[in-house]
Order: sequence, then structure tokens, then C-alpha cells
Amino acid sequence: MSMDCKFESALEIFVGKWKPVILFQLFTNGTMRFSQLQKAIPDISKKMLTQQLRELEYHDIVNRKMYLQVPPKVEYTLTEYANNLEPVLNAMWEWSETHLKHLSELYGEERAQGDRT
Amino acid sequence: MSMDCKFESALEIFVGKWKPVILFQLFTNGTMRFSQLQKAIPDISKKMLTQQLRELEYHDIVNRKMYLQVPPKVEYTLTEYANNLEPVLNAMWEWSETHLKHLSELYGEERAQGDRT
DNA sequence: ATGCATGGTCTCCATTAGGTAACTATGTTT
DNA sequence: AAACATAGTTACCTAATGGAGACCATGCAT
Repeated sequence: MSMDCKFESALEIFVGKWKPVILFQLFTNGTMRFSQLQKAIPDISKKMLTQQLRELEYHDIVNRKMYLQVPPKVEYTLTEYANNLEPVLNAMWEWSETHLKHLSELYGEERAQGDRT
Repeated sequence: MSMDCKFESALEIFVGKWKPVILFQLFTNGTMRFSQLQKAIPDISKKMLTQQLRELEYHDIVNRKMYLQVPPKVEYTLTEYANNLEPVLNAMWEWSETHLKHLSELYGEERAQGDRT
């Protein structure tokens, strides 16, 4: 196993199209229900959300708490181990801010403002 | 464009299977030739390496310098703009160290030592 | 009786990712 | 004359990703 491979396999756990976004939501909002995550991340499908959450759960990044009631209620929280990811998520967030600024410098302010948050 | 979408599209630029590994190499070694990158990342195919480098170049993360000689010589360097990614790469690296420790705690030392670097 | 709400699962399908191997150019070495 | 070296490109094929939409359970409100 090369150094790169170690690096790579450690990254596998949270990189990908959706995992950083899900983690960012949980870091920001704390405990969230499935439907809250869906609303917060409108473009993700149920299937993907479930799948990504299961993988994060498997890797001890998120915690799943089911309440036995009808209609069902499930809450997701970050585990203690997930705290190790905070610096990465923060750095990613900073990067995305910087990058957006970079883009608006390149393509002009009006366009950047046109993209509402 | 939602906040998540901004975040996501900023991430696009450097997440993926290979980009963090390539960037890590360039941060560590400075200027590298194509063949050096290939040797440093043995599992990547020429096609992928070329493709990822082109994308990074397109996004102003790496710089490509061709020397007109035979056999050809091409050098890749990080751009100034790429410095903004350093904190992310560092945080990722820290995370991967932490994660490896986590794994060896879970599965025992002898196994972790068996995986040579 | 009907419909709604939640947190899913399942199947089908299209797109994308990514690997292999052959091919290119051409000056230098054997 | 043939082979080597570098930095690719191209065609082809398979595997993985990921979206849409139907379906499920069931207690409560209408």
C-alpha cells in the first residue's frame, strides 16, 4: 500500500459529490431529520441521500437514531469521530468562498450577483 | 444557485479519485514532469493522468510548460492560485493520518504494520 | 373509506468513469 | 535498420454512478 493509496483510501470516506455537502449541513445544523436534509439539499435524490448516509454511518461519521413511531422519525447526528473532519470541511468551505470570489473577478460582479444564494 | 450548489461546484475542481493525489504530489515535490507523476502515482493510467491534468490546467490550478524537444519534455507546476488549496490538502493529509490511526486502533497494530508504505 | 406524512426500498435506465492496448512523432542510440 | 524514450491520443469496452418513479408500512385526520 503506497502513501498515495493510504491518502486515497482515507479520502474515499468523505469525498464524492454529496458527502461533503451532507457533512457540511450536519456540522452547521447539528441533529437533522431525513426530510430536513432533503430540503436542505434539494438536488439529491432519496436514494442517494439514504445511500450516502448509510456509508457515512458505516464509517462511523454519522449516527442514525430511529424513533419507533408512525410516521417514522429518524435523526442523524455527527459522531465524535467526525470532529476530525471539521478542519477539512472548514478548509473546503474557505476554499469555496475564495473560489467564488475568483470567479466573480474573472467574469464580473453582475453575473456573480445574478446567482442568488 | 443554492449555497450547497456553490459549495459543490467549488469542490468539483479538486475532488475526485485522482486530483487530490496529483495535487498532493505537486505540493510536495514542486515542479514535476509527466513521467515523474506517473511513477509517483503508479495506479493511474496515462489517459487519466492527462485528463486530470488538463482539467486542473483549465481551472488555473496547474501550469503546463512544454519544451519543444525530442523526446518531449513537459513540466507541471502549481499556479499561484493553487496556493488557496494548500489548507485543504493539508487538512486532508492530517485527516488521512488520523484515520489510519483510527483503523489500527480498531483492527490492531500488526495488521497496520503489515500494510507497508 | 380515503388520503396524508415519513423514511425509506426497488427496479429500470442512461450517463459517466475509467481501464487496456494500439498508435503517433522524431531525434538519438545501438 | 531497428529500438528506445517521452508525452501523449484514440478507439473500444466494461463497471460504476446516479436519476426517476413506483411501491411499502401504518397511525391519524377528514
